[in-house]
Amino acid sequence: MNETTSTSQIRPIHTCGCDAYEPNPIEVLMHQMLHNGSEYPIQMAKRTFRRGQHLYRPGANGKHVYSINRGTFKTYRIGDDGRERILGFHSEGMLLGLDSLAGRQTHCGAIALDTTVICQIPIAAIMAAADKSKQLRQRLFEQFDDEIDRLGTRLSLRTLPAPQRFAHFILSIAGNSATVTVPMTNKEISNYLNLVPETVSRLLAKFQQRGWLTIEGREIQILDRAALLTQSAVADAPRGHPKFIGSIVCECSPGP
Amino acid sequence: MNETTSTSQIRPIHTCGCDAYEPNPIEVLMHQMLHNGSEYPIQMAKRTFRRGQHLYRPGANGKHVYSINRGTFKTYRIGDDGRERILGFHSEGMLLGLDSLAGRQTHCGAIALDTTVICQIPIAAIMAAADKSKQLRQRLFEQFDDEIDRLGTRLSLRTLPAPQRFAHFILSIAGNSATVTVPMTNKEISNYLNLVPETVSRLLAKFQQRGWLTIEGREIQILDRAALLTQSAVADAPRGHPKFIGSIVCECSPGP
DNA sequence: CGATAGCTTGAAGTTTTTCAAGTCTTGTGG
DNA sequence: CCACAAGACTTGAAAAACTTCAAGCTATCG
Repeated sequence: MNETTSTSQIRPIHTCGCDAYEPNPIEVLMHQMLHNGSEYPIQMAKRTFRRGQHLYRPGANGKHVYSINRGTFKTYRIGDDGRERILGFHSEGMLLGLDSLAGRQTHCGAIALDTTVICQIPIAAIMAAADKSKQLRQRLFEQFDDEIDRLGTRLSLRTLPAPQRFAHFILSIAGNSATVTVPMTNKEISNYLNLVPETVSRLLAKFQQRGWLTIEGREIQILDRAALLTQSAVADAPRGHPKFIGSIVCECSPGP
Repeated sequence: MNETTSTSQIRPIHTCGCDAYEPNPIEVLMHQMLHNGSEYPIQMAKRTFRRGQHLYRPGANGKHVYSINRGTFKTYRIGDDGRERILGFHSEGMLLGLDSLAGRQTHCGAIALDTTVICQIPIAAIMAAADKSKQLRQRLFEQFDDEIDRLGTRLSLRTLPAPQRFAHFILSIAGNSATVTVPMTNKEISNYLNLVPETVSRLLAKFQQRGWLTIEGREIQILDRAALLTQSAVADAPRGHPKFIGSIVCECSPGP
């Protein structure tokens, strides 16, 4: 293990030298409880990882939840065939390791994609704090809810054709900024989108050809967000009212 | 609304006329708290639904969590194109509506696929009980964990070829029994598996031809579970050690 | 018992993958 | 600091996996 454990104790948020980040609500709450003279010995360490290092492995009995302060992680599982399946990418402000909260083995692992900084919160401390704080319990449920929503969204997107999925992906990692540094390889992107690296390469070329974006190394510059948005949504016309399948029809709209 | 609200008050588990079912831990816990003289006015109603009826709709502000006592539901979202995307099938012993627990709108809806009975637990009561019971909190986290695990599994399965996904599906709905009644239509199955109904039909025909199963109406009889299991797993040989992508390699095994 | 939706099956068409062969990058050791 | 090796990326051609289209059959529900 050659990751860095930089600090180990109470410290105000935003003390790290890096840019301000949107801190995760749970991290904030834990910090607050710390300062409000909680009797629990909360040890929130900040740790740094470099590309390729594991934050945790599948099957681990996680003792911490991690709030990402900087950088990007991927979470993955190992399929029956022994190959990695990427479940998601996670960056600043997101929580990792929530699935250890119930005290069971994690089903997935997490690996840093670039240089990352996390705030490590002991599960014991969270649970102890949750015994006291209704607000914390509420936040935890919200975090779980968010996670389930993310997975559900990804599942419901799986059916779109490749160009749509890819355009959607570009926009999602770009957020509102015009340029993004993409920390994942084509292989990782393709795994995530259920494609093959060649297809990702071709799509990137196509989008560039059409003047929707430009690529320089790992930097993508969005030139035509509207076009990408259109591409990401286009399927076929939502003709008529919501379609329910299996003879189960939305009863919202009686015929004219 | 022509669903039936049959009973409305405290009653022991397993009172319904139907077969015994594996009750969900949360339901059991809530029942226990009821009998232990909880001061909360818990109103756990049992309700019956018929095929096509909504348990709840996407965007609803759910006020209950539902424990399925009998029958099967599908959960779904409406995609950007207005079409239904099935997220999962849920039967006896599973909890529905967990995503309302954080007090936000649900992203998905739930529809009965056959005649179903649910036990309806008010969220307010759950939250009040959770304030008191550490055990209940633990169980809730476990339920969330289960849900995340299910979704993650589904995501990591998405990459398999059609016959594999389908064989896996058959086995998963059959459980240990040799015969299953499949409450969903081919259209629903195909939506769930990200296929087209024709493909499902063809695969069913193929499996039957090979003597792996027989079909009579909505009944499937498993004849060769081993063959299905093989079919569900076959991809290509897990040659070598776990493969990590993007130059990120498992450092578990140093060379010989 | 007629109609509506579901199911089946064949043939053609598309999308995406596979295979192959280069080129480009990046990290490492000399 | 350069050279080399390993992996990443690109691009074309061929193939495979599914889907689409079409048409007939079958169940189910009023």
